[in-house]
Amino acid sequence: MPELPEVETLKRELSKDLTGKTISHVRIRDTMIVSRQSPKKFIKRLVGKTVSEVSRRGKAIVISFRQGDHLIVQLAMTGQPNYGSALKTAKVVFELSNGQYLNYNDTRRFGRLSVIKDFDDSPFLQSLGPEPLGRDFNVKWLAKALQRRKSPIKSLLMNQSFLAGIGNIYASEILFRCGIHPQRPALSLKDNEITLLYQEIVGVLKEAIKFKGSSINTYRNTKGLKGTFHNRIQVYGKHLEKCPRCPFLIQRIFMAGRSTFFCPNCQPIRPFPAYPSTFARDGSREW
DNA sequence: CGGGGCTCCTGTGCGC
DNA sequence: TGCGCACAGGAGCCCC
Repeated sequence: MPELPEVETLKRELSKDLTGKTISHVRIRDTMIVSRQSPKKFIKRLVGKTVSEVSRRGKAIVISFRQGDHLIVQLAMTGQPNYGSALKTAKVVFELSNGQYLNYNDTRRFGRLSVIKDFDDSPFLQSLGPEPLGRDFNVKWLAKALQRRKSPIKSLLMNQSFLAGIGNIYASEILFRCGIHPQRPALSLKDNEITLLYQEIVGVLKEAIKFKGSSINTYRNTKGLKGTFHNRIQVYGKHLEKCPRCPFLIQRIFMAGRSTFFCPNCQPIRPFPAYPSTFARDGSREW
């Protein structure tokens, strides 16, 4: 369910809620959520620990403790951290020193909580590509990273070991804003398109964070409130609706089993040159 | 190594 | 109303 903007929103809230609090009790109602570790050891490593910092890496929340160790929260599709009173439906409940609770809800049970000593201990964290809103991510890096990549650009944007944090909604939204067809091979992108792609990756994610994420279906913040970026979404889930920029209808196709939304006119599979710079000096087109 | 397909689960919405 | 099917913001594993 949550992608980078939603997880970033949750992280900011959890940082306020949890920093300085000590875990006094842990209750695991569904051991599957902790399946990588034994529930007993999981609890033993957390009780008595004080939260020093809450951070984010890609779509994962990282809760770090003064006494050492980090709690990695992978929300997957329906994971929902909630702060306040204890919830009976929560899969895992953390009681805090101030009498409040951190609940972990997860109807589909795909999410995972794990305690690690160092980031090196987590193959998942190790596998992640750069942060799209971090210093390592820039046009030069992107241009180089797209070289020799034959895979469709949308698949690559969603590949967490390529770039960490973009999921199914934002991949479609970013490519629509760029006018790039989701099935274009990554290596076919021209310099102007790569620059635009960089700008829209950063632009869409920042804007979505500003609006506290998208609550299309089940996403809620730690207080149960919705984000509002879904009001600004242009193509995701809008197949058979009119494109916001032209008279064509938004299409849905499936790529690697995931719904993909785009405008066949604004995002042609054979890109029409968008700018004069794509014309050669003699006036002929590159394509 | 890269990338596609299948799978883990539960809930919801739709057509019949 | 009820049933069956399609589909859902993720990612691990297997396979070529």
